[in-house]
Amino acid sequence: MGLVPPAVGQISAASNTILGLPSKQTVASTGSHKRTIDMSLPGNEQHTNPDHAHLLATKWLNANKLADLVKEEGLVYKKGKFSAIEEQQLRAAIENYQHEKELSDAQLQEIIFTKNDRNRDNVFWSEITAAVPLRPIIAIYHHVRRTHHPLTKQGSWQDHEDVLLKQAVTDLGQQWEKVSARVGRRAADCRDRYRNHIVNREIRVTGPWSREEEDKLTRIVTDMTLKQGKDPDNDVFWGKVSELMGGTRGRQQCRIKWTDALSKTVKNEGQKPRWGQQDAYILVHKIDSLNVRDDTEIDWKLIPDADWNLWSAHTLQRRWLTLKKSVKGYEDMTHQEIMDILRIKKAHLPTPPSQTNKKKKERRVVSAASVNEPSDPKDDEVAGSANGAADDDSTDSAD
DNA sequence: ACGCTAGGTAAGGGTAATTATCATGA
DNA sequence: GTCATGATAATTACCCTTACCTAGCG
Repeated sequence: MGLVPPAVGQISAASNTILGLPSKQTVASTGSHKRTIDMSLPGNEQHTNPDHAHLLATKWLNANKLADLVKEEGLVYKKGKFSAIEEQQLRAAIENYQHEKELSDAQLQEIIFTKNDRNRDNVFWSEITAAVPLRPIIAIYHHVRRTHHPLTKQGSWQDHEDVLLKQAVTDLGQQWEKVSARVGRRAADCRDRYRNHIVNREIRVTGPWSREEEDKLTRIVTDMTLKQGKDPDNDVFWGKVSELMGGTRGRQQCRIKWTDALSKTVKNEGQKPRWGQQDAYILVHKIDSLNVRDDTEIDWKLIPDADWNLWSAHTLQRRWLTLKKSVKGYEDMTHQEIMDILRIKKAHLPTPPSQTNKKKKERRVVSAASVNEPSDPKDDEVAGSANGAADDDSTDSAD
């Protein structure tokens, strides 16, 4: 029991298309017109239309209006996680404001958290937004309100907090601000804890997935996406998926299980792909060609491509982290310094080991999905089609 | 009197950090 | 055998955007 055929390695050829990489990052993803801005140029922010910069920093544009402006006026704005550079810009702007107006910490908190006061100092939000290029004021607003909240980042939830939360929701319903006041955690954190851990707690399953569960999840996701012409990497509603799983697995569990494991297996025609040196080589060169100043500026959605498509954006991002950590002293190095080392470290495609016929040790089965996977005669077709030309020998050599 | 917008709150959708366990090769 | 290093899997706190609503201003 528990034996699987040698894993099929990542064998898509390192063709020119793989290394002919986008040197641009998508900035606005709203609407059908994707605008890009060349991130390789230092100070690229200056390319922005000054009128647009003013608009972003002063008008509280909602999603629809932003989409309209992108479409009609070619507005460029930035979405997604704040990079380390943006955090720095924001921190500096807030400090500067506080210093200029000679505000105490308490007064600053007051400005950030006062409600419904039309006489408030609106200059604050505009000014700090202006310091972070391409971000709309509302994004800055939400970000700062979260990061400066006195109840932010309290770590793991204790049992008594869960009890308190459950009771609060029973009494008050999903009015998170009121619940927050009772529990002593931010409203959003209460909501998260509730939906991710309190709901269906009695029937929630943890630990390794059974084969049946994996099959069920695969069926649900493919029904929801592929069978309707949608993208299983992007168009999945995980709350709904969790519901369809009968609530036994939460939305986060389902999502991670799919993106990190099952989706690759589906793409690889039922075979579990294995990360290899060649993949590391491709990844390093892809990231290198982005010419970003810092890895927090990488738009991971742009890294996967059609010729190298087994790995999800999320997986690649985590792969990158592993690669980065393999560089000694990476904590004290700049992105460029790390890249310089990795470029050399991964300068060449791995050469096949001398004993190509050496049988690899069978992998011990961790996931139940791997059990009962007979050595499939269709393997030959697989090698010849989806993954380019590779035979068993080169498969082995990928490691 | 009313349309409009700032902005508060909840919902929807997503990722990062960490831990545990296993695989592999020197 | 054993040690170092990396791969895989799972968990959960934390994050970002959008939807919806309403007070209050012009």
